[in-house]
Amino acid sequence: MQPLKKRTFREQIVEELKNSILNGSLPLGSPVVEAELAKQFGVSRGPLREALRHLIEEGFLITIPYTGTRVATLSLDDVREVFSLRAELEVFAFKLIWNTRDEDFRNALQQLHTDLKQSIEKGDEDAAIAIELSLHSLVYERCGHKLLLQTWQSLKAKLQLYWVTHHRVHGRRGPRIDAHEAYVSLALGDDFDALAEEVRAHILNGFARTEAFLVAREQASSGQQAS
Amino acid sequence: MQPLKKRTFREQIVEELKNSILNGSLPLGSPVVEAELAKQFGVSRGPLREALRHLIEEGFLITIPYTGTRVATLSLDDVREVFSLRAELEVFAFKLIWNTRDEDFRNALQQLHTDLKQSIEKGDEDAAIAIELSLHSLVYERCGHKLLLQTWQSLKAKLQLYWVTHHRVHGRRGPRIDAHEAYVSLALGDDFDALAEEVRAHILNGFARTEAFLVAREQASSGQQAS
DNA sequence: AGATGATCGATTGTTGACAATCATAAACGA
DNA sequence: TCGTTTATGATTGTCAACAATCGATCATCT
Repeated sequence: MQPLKKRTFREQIVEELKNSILNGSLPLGSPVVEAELAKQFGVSRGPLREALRHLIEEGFLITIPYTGTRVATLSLDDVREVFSLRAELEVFAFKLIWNTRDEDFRNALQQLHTDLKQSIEKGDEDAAIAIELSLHSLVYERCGHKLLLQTWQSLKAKLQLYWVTHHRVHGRRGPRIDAHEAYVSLALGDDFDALAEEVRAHILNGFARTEAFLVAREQASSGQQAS
Repeated sequence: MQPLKKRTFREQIVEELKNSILNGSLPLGSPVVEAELAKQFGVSRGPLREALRHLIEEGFLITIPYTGTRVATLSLDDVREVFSLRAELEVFAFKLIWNTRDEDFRNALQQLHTDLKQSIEKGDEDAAIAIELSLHSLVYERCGHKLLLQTWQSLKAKLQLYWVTHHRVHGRRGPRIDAHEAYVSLALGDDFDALAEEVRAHILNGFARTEAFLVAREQASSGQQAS
């Protein structure tokens, strides 16, 4: 049987706004005014404010009292922090699950890897990024540590914000087709230290590629702006 | 100069309620009704609801739509998760700061250690617990990783809830006077691996002592209840 | 008696209006 | 012309009343 849960306005608004930010229809840094949104959703400002508060505490919005609210923007340093913390958490998740990896876990991991490669081959970047997130989420979901999973989900939201910021906007591409070969095979193997090394390398490399890309971009554009 | 920030009702209420929960004047699991609290604070339900939402998302309160809100309670498994995740984060914080530990950091650490031992000698349990938290917070504050600090602060709140739950209520005592000797001396030394080992042992031992204490209690009381 | 349906009080969810504050820019004086 | 002061519009903060929902109690029927 289903839980049959009622959904309050606030919850629906939170979900809608999160989607709008993540798919780009609410551009990063753009102002968000309560009265305007309330009218669009057809509700009063009360529930809408509570939804905004939720997103503010989750880091999606920033607000200045009596002045205004905007969609958050992530600096390169912010993104660096997300990646570095994520590397530690993911190694910890594998440490937790290491001795209880069952067939179900292995199959799910390989299935996601297959799906990921198919999406990349088809050229569907958005699907590839979504599946890559699912693949990395698997270990958090299966490791049996609720608090760790919750922490990861908070980080994941920031990661998605990062993709909207730097990939979609600046034209960066999704993952390479062979990017997860070592990750998956080591995650299925028996050498934990090797996996830990690979997880850290994989995640920090993902950031390094972006950083190099962005720094190069910035130098090019600053050269133009100097004229 | 100070930031001179205005404080909105919501922020003040959040702080007040958090204190009330942490110092025990709002017992764990006790009901919290909006209208009642609003009257006590002399504000309307609007700002009060937003404050409650804040505490709900932070894990201090749990709510059921249209039904009621209560102060949260932590299960032993919840506490175990807090401690285990904390161990990983604290090792990571030391890894970050390891090569940039300066005199200021070392002095602050030793000062807090001295204060901690004095409080324990004086028998001031509450002060000792507060200082112990400050001591462990130091590395997060100095490691230069804002997101890690933020994550730690969220965990710290749950730790404080844990102390209210299991120490104050069940009569457990604060830290031993020599509990941090190895921790501090290794944090000032040059052997990172030894420190990492000690941090994990120190934190997990803190939980193990509590777990043994509680399990023993439970067995005793269940023996009585069975009559 | 047991199960089923209606009633009632309590609590949260929602609303629209009002107040406080801020940023901008226009008006003013030296 | 420059700096200061004073309006003004926009936006968030706050309020009190109303609606929706839930849990328990009581009545009713078989």
